[in-house]
Amino acid sequence: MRQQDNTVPGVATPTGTAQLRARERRERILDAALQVFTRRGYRDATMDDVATAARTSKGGLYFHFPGKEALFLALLDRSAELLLRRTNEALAAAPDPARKLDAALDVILRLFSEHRALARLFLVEALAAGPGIHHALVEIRHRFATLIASELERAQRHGALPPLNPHLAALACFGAVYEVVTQWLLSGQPPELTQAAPELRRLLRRMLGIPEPPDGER
Amino acid sequence: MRQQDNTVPGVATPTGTAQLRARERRERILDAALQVFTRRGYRDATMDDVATAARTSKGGLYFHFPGKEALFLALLDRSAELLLRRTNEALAAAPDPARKLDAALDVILRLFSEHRALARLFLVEALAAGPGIHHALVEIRHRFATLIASELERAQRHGALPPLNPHLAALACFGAVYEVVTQWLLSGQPPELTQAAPELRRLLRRMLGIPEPPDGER
Amino acid sequence: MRQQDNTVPGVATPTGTAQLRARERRERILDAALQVFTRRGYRDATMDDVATAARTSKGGLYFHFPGKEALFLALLDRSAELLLRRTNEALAAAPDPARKLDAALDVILRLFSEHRALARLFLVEALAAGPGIHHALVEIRHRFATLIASELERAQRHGALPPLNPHLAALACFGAVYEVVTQWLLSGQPPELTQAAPELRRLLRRMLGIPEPPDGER
Amino acid sequence: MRQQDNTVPGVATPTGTAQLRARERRERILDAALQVFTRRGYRDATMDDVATAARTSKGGLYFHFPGKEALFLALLDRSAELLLRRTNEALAAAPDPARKLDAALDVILRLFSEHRALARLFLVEALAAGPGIHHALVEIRHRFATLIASELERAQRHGALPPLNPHLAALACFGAVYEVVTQWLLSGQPPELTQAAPELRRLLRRMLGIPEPPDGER
DNA sequence: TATGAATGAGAATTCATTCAT
DNA sequence: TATGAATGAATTCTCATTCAT
Repeated sequence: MRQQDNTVPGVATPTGTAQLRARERRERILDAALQVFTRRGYRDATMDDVATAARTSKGGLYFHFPGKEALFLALLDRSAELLLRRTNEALAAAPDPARKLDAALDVILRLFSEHRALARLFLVEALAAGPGIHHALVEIRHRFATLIASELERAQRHGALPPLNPHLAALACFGAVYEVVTQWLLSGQPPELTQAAPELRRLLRRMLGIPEPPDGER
Repeated sequence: MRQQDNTVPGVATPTGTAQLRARERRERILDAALQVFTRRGYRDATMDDVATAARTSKGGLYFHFPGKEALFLALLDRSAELLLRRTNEALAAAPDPARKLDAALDVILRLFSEHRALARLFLVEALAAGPGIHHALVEIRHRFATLIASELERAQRHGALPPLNPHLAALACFGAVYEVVTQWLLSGQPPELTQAAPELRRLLRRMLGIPEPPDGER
Repeated sequence: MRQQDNTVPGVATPTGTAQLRARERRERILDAALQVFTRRGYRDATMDDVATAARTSKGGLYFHFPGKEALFLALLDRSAELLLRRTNEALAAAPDPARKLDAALDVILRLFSEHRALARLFLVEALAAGPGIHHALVEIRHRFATLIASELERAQRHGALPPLNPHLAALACFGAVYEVVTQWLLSGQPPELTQAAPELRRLLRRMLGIPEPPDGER
Repeated sequence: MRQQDNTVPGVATPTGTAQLRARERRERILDAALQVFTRRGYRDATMDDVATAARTSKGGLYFHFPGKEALFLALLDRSAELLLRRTNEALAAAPDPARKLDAALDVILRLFSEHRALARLFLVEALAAGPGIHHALVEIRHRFATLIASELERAQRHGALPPLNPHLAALACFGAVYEVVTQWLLSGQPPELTQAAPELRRLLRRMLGIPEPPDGER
């Protein structure tokens, strides 16, 4: 029987430790999958590779995930959750639009820089994984764009921004960022992704009509 | 025996008709490959599909191209050539930075809009085709970025632009465009890609520090 | 994932039955391969043929053996082991050089006569299997020659033989035998391979300088 | 129309030079085939390889030979003719059985030593070329064995040899030789094939019952 | 006669998925 | 739950052979 989220509220689960262990293994599989998918590429990664990397068997994989695509999807979802949460936190903590942009850019570049695999997952392998994944990718990118767009709208209402289409501006924003990251992934330029941050920040500020900070700041 | 491009200049080829037909067939294969790769995706496109679409045999495919990856590569190269040439022409015909930007954006969006397959080839399938292709993709994007960057540099020398890193700005520019195109490809939004042109133009102008045209223009 | 021989000595294998069945299947595949390779010839034998003959699937074949050549190699090894063991036993049981020669010749001719496939495997298909196999074939023939040569050396030390190069004499010995077997394989002459035994024995005895037995014997 | 030996006696061939050139090309193809078949092995040699080596086209090959097997067959025949002629000449020139044996052994070893490809053709590739060739190989070996056997018979009639089955003895003779040559081909031992000649001669003499020459000779 | 583009039947091999234990 | 042996459909690629020019 496949594992489903069939915990019935009010019914004590008799095998608490077993469930815990199952969740641990699930996580271990996802960790392994991230490494394998990004190292070998979705196409060339085999379920065997993932099983070996997760120190389990092929059967074990199929107990936790119904198939290769579903495994990739779960991985994509988990990673998107992380990305969105971090970005959200950064945005919430910053006081004004200029700092929000700085903070979000910082979080994204730092996360991708430190977890190259994550970057590759979103910017390369999600496209490589074929039509079955594209739908999910669209949704994730949409959630991300909406997050940015809502911040832009708020800033607009406060008169801090010139008139612009928030959704398209959001797309353009992380399009610019993604391209820089993609180049870094594929060609290794610049050697340190974060080197691109200052100039990128300046470009995005200008694009969004956020005034440059006075000389004293930063 | 594989076909080699051993035409010696100045020596009349005794089998002119045969060579002509071979070249035609080669083009037909590339045309078919574009359709098949973008419809089915690189991964799911089979050499059989391509052969059928090109109204030739599998063996014929392998006579002209040594393998699936090489076929994709040839297709990518041919398409990049077209893209670069069109962009170049547009840039050369426009008199000043503002119009150059407009013209280039116009050409790209129109080309991708009219040849959705071309867009898909560059923005999706080239990533799906695996590591073997990525190297070529990097080179093509580099040529493109260099083209834009050199225009930005020239404009800078003429004092028409604020100080900025031309190469990074170029990346950011077509990153913004690519993202809009990618969303359109994957989600169908907006229904007509060219609808995004005016707003996108405004964003890029601001990013590059090109002043808005007076109301009368456009 | 390919099957590895990772049985750890002293650790009870939890899946004893499964492993047993796997080993049985492996043997069944080798048996089938012997028949198919010798009936059809290495070149014309397809993995499909072998799979069908072994009542398994192509995938099953590839689980147990990494490829066609490796399958042939495994078969060659298993068969060589049998041949060497039988010859060894025959040599050990015979008391003196003359009887050792008789016994070895007897074993070889009888084995090949009864298992025509085995003969074909060594004398024909191993050459047909291509350069990748030749190395293994050389080693097997070397082991065989060494076995014979060591007996010749021992006999020499006992003064039972004239001076001769043991290794070359061994080669010549089973060269003579192999040629007779090869003719039998390819042309069907003589109808019964063992018919050639008496004359062949006489020739080899003379070549090695072993005196003819008195009339009463045999 | 395929080329046949349709020269009608008494009818002057109008295209004498053309025929001459055709024969030359045929020979060039056979020379190339010998190299290619023995270097790559029958299985891995492609018609393209042969065509390239013969500085002609695939179509050219098929004009002169109806197929791959036929080409190999023609090559085998031509080479066998050479081998038989040389052996015959050597046998005819030698005055007595002992010298005939020496001379034949000498010719064979020298020819194979100098034309390794020839050796490989007969001892390896002819077996590797599959069932279609085996029939021809049997015939060639039979002709060879018959040649030797007739010499043995003659010597027997002259009382120079002990009673033995001439045909089987012939087989054993060149079986012994072939084995030494095969080892040399496959393993490179001994470095110089002719090094094995003296010992081999001694073994064969003993096998055939030809007395050792007095000390002064050789 | 020669050429080389084209054909197409097959071959080996891969791998996601299943399932008995 | 876990394992890993087994499946078989699908895919890439090869190459002897043909034939229009």
